[in-house]
Parts: sequence; C-alpha cells; structure tokens
Amino acid sequence: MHYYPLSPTILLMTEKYLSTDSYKGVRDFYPEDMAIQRYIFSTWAKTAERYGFERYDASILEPSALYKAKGAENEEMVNEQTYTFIDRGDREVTLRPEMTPSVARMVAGQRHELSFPLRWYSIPNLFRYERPQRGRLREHCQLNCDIFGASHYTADVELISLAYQTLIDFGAKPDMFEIRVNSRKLMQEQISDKLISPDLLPDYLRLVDKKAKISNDEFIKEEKKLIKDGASVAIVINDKVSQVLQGLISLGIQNAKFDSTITRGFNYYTDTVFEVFDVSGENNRAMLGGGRYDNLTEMFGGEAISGIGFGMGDVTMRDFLETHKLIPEYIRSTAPHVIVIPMTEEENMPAELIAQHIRKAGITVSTDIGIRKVGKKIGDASTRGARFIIVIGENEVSSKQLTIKNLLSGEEHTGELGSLMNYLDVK
RNA sequence: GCGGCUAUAGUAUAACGGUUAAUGCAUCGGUUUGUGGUACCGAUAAUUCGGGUUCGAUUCCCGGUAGCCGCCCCA
Repeated sequence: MHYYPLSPTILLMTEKYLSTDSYKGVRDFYPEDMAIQRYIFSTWAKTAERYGFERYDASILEPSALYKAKGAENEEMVNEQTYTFIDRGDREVTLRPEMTPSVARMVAGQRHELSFPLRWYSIPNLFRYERPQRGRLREHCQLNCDIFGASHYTADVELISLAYQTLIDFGAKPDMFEIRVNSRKLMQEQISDKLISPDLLPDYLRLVDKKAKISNDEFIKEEKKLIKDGASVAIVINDKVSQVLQGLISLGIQNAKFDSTITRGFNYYTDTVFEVFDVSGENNRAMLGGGRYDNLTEMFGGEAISGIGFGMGDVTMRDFLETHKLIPEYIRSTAPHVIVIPMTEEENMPAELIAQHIRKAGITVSTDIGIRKVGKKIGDASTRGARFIIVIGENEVSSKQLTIKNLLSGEEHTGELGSLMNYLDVK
C-alpha cells in the first residue's frame, strides 16, 4: 500500500493553495530550531537570574506615542520602520520595536511601589519594518537587562559584567569577543562648539559611528567638511569611563576597552554606551549594545529615574554560536527518552497504556502509532536519538512480559513493566 | 526606502532555445510477513508567479514576489 504526504490530486492543484512560506522577514521554528532557541533563552535567563535580575514582560502592543515622544527624529523612525496601525477604537498602535520604552513605562508607573535599585530582565520579541538581511529580520528576540535607580558607576560595571558573563556561559572564550566602551557625556564635553557647530554634531557622531566601515582617508575627508578650520578632534578617555574599565578588570574582565567610535544610534542614551563585537570577522554587526539613559522616565512625569541597560538579539547570538561552534550537539535532539512501538494497530492502545504508565514516572515517552514496519520504526527511533524502545505485539499483550531495548548499547531487559522502570532511568 | 546578484523536487546541486529535466541526501515501499543505524532494488517528488519574443521558453526580455549582498537605518 502506498501512502502519500499529500494525495497526487492535491499536488496537481498546488497553485490554487496558499503558500507554505512564512511572512517576509520572520522565521518558523521547526523543532530543531526551537530547541536551539530554547537553549539560548534558558541560558540567558539563568545568567541574568544569577545576577539577581527579576523577569518581567509586557504586551507586544504599545500606543505609538510611546515611541514618538522621544523627539521628531524618532517620529520618522516610528512612521517608516515600525508596524503601526489604527485599531477599531481609533487608537494608534505599534508593535514594539524595542523594550526600553516599555520597561521605562512600567517602572515609572510603579515608581512609588518599587524599591530601588531594580534589576529587571525580559526576553521580548520585537518587530521592525525593514528590509531583511543576515542578522536583521522583521521579528527577533532580545535579552533585555536593565538596572534602575543606581547612578553609581558600579551599576555600569555590573551590567557590562552580566553581558560578558552571558557569552561566557555559552562557552565563549574572552578572546572571541571584545567589549567597546564609550560615553556620550565624554563626547559632549570634548567636542565643544568651537570645533563643530551644534547642528552638525549629529552628522559628526554618525560619521564617527561609520569609521570602522570606511577608509581612513575617506574619514578624514568627511571629517574636514564638518569641523571648523584649523581645529582637530582628539577624543580621550575620561575618569568615568576609566573607572568602569578598571572596575571590569578588577572583576577579571580583560577584553573591554575604550573606543570613541561607539556612539549608539539612539538619542536617549546620556552617558556610558557600549557594544560587544565578535572578533572572528564573520559577523561584523554588534551582537549586543546598551548604555545609560538618565532621563527616559521623565516623559511620564515625576522625577527622573536613572537607568542603564543592554539588549542582545537572538539572531546575532545564534550566528555567533554557530560561527564559533558553541551549540552542543545534544541540544538539537528533540526525541523522547523512550518510544513504545506497537507491531500493528491492534497494539496501539496497549502501547499507549504503557507509555502513560512511564510518563507518570516523569520520563519523556511517545508511541509510534504509524503503520510502518517494526524495523523502520526502530530505525527511526534510533536516528532521532531516542534512548530506549519497547516493542509491543500480541505476545507482550497476552503475557504482560515486555522487553526494553537500549538503543545505544543494544542491551535488552525482559519482565513486567513495573520491574523494568529502573532501567529506563539512565540518562 | 535605494542599488546589485539570484530563484530547478522536502533539501543540496546538474543540464538544455526542441525527445522522458539528471544526481546525492531525505521520505515511502521491498530484499528481511516481530527488532535499528550498513548494503542493494524500486517509488513519490521540481523549472517562483504574471506577461512578452519565438514554430517552440525551464533557458532570452520585462514586471511581480522571495532570498542574498551593499547603502540608508539600526531599537
């Protein structure tokens, strides 16, 4: 007998059916991808919690005003690079493109209830309406960690140390990545009006941000257009950044350095900014970035609460892990520990009963109630990475004597189910 | 949003302005009617969509869509 995944009649008519592709720029997570995704999320969560961070979440829907409030420049961003729509109640709604405004909103809303400093983390999915490329999709997830109500530089040190530890906990070695630290405040102090007129400063910072991507000659050429005659810009490290770097070194973190080209694209950062880069050269996009924002809660009224945070994306994270071969093989296996194999459909229910019994012991188990031959079922269980099989036929049903087989060792044990449970408990 | 490149079974590749569009892996069946990974045999399955040139287009041209790369932007 032949079985087709789809009947031939249906295949001939495929063009009449919907596409099986996912929406542009978003991903489907088939079980193996999902396993990797869960591994990344659980490692993130474990590290953040080890630093005493508490998990929170919010809806993906936010009023558009939340993102527009930060200035006209951002309004353009909201209009062109977000999923924004009008709901049935005539409210303008945006799918959150980042988490920081949401968490600032939550913190500001409960500021009199919360005891500071707060350490909060979340793993939100975020949306942006942009042309997809490697490392940049329309939906991605981020580990977001923030400390609120601690303006001392120790908070900067701790947060960057958490970012560092997150990578270490995936098995990364310090020489695989580099932490680059700068300060917005330092830039403002050192680039005075005498060098660059205030209206050209944003252009200058953008140029600085691009420095690594363009040639030195090109940089100098562009720089000359912006700075005033006879002036030269020389950015040097200040005390605050030195303290942060010293703090990191005293915690054993050696791969952080001052880099005046780190500016971050967003204008709510006020002081320390930092990014983490893969040094392999395969992924030239920052894999993590963050900074201090001292005034973000001001837009909700009341006194400002200082915050510092970072976000790291799952897409760049996975690219990094794959580049450095840091995803353990066992993570990819999604097979249950035990598979119960009925010989024929007659034994389907007996197999299900046995599976149910084993489940009660907390062991993962499934049944192969397909119509393939036993040999194929066993082969499949083995390829998928299951550890044990139990074949159920007429004999087993009538005698109540079962045989479990360890697929790794080939070892078999026969007896009543109750007496076999110990054997199944092997990791 | 702008520019360049690409699009063939589930997947990875091959080929051609004209006979049946080839191969590996995967899937399903068999050799083996109750015990796996190997081997052998067989089967299922594709030219992204729309238009044009042509006797004939999967191939050439135009457009849509999607992917990749660069720019813009980067939350």
